Amino acid sequence: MPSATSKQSTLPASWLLSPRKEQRTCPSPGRQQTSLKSTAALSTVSPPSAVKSVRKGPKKDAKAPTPHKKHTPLIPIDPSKKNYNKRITDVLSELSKTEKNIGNQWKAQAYSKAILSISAYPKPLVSGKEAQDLPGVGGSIAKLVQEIIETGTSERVQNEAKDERLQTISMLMRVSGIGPSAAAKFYDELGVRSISDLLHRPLTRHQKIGMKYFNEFEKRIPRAEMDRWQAIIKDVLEDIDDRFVVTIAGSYRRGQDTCGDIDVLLTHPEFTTSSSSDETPNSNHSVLLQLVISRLHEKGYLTDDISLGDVKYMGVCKLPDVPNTEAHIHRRIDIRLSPIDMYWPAVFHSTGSDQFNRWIRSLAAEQGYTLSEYSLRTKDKKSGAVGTPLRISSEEDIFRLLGVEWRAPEQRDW
DNA sequence: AGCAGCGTTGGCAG
DNA sequence: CTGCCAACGC
DNA sequence: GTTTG
Ligand SMILES: O=c1ccn([C@H]2C[C@H](O)[C@@H](COP(=O)(O)OP(=O)(O)OP(=O)(O)O)O2)c(=O)[nH]1
Ligand SMILES: [Mg+2]
Repeated sequence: MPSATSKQSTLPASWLLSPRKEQRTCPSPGRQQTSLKSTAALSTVSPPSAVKSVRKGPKKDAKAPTPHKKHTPLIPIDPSKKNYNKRITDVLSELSKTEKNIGNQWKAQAYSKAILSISAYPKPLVSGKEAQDLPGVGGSIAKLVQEIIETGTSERVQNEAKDERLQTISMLMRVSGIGPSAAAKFYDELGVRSISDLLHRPLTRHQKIGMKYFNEFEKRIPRAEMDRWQAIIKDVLEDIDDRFVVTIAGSYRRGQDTCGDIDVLLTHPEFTTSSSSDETPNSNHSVLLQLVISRLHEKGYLTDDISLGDVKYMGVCKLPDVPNTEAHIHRRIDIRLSPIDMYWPAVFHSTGSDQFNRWIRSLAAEQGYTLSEYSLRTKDKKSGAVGTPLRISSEEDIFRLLGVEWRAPEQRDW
């Protein structure tokens, strides 16, 4: 059902390809509040039919003799297994969170890494020493593990729980758009002591939205609702051009029962890395993504825009209200536009998890490659010089080139 | 010393 | 305004 | 905080 909205010129889908380089996106600066691109009414296109549906992971057959190397630190874990050391990892999670709140990125990650391998350990740990054999667990964490085994907790964690400043900062960081730096500044320089104090402070657009939906954003999205969004988005986009390929990635693609947000990957058969050059797109993106976003707005699905660039949109959506029914919850939605020839690296990236991505990217680096959502390329460890992108025609290609056995998305749920 | 790699926003310097 | 960079997020 | 070179 074609929308009955503004009709104008009817562009053939192929204009998508029209190699237009330059053309800086020009968010007029004079703006005050309304800054994101406004809805430039572009119009519909109605080519063939036959909607492409979501691509699924490829079969994983021909594993072929691969250049197997030894796996890095972390050896892939089976997320479906039981955690025999939850008591321990729960405490370590607190420490990781604290470090993150303080802005100690690396310490926070170090704890997370240790948590990963301790969670995968096949039996209850009985000593810190035993723990230290695990990848990512060094002297400090081993000592903590010992303390946790003996006392059930850690003195440090207990003390941090009593630290008002830390607790407040931790609370403030639950607002989307407030990170360690802003949280500390709010507390130390602006006297903010509660979420409600923020209402009287200058906030960025993102932070305002984070405040507005503070409670709603903390609610998980049931898989059934994710299924609805998948159908809705496909439907809306089909209206623009039925050759759009929509993939809901992230935790949804990894099979999770509930998700934190909706990660949409969008591509189109005719949308390739246009013109020539680079492995980082830029040309026709802009118009296309904006068209998609404005259409979703018109249909009433989007309620707020956090950010909108040429390739990535971050915003808020909500299912249509139904009379005499509880209102639906506002959800965070991310939409990424990818040229078709970069689709596989893009799904791979968007499927995650983030820890899995970090792991496999580290592995790639060790082997003299660099992996991003755009490509897998060789990269000289010394000079940093990168090669031309390798041909990637499936997710399996990425695994194979890195000498890693294929893992279905469900097995990447670290 | 490195820790994955990248997009968008917003502040600041010039 | 452009260019750069920190912050924040995916 | 931990691992690597
Ligand atoms: O630091 C990050 C964060 C995310 N991603 C990728 C992997 C991730 O799966 C995807 C979507 O991010 P999101 O934050 O939505 O994570 P998720 O895996 O979908 O989990 P959640 O259910 O919390 O949304 O983007 C990264 O590569 N690095
Ligand atoms: Mg997600």
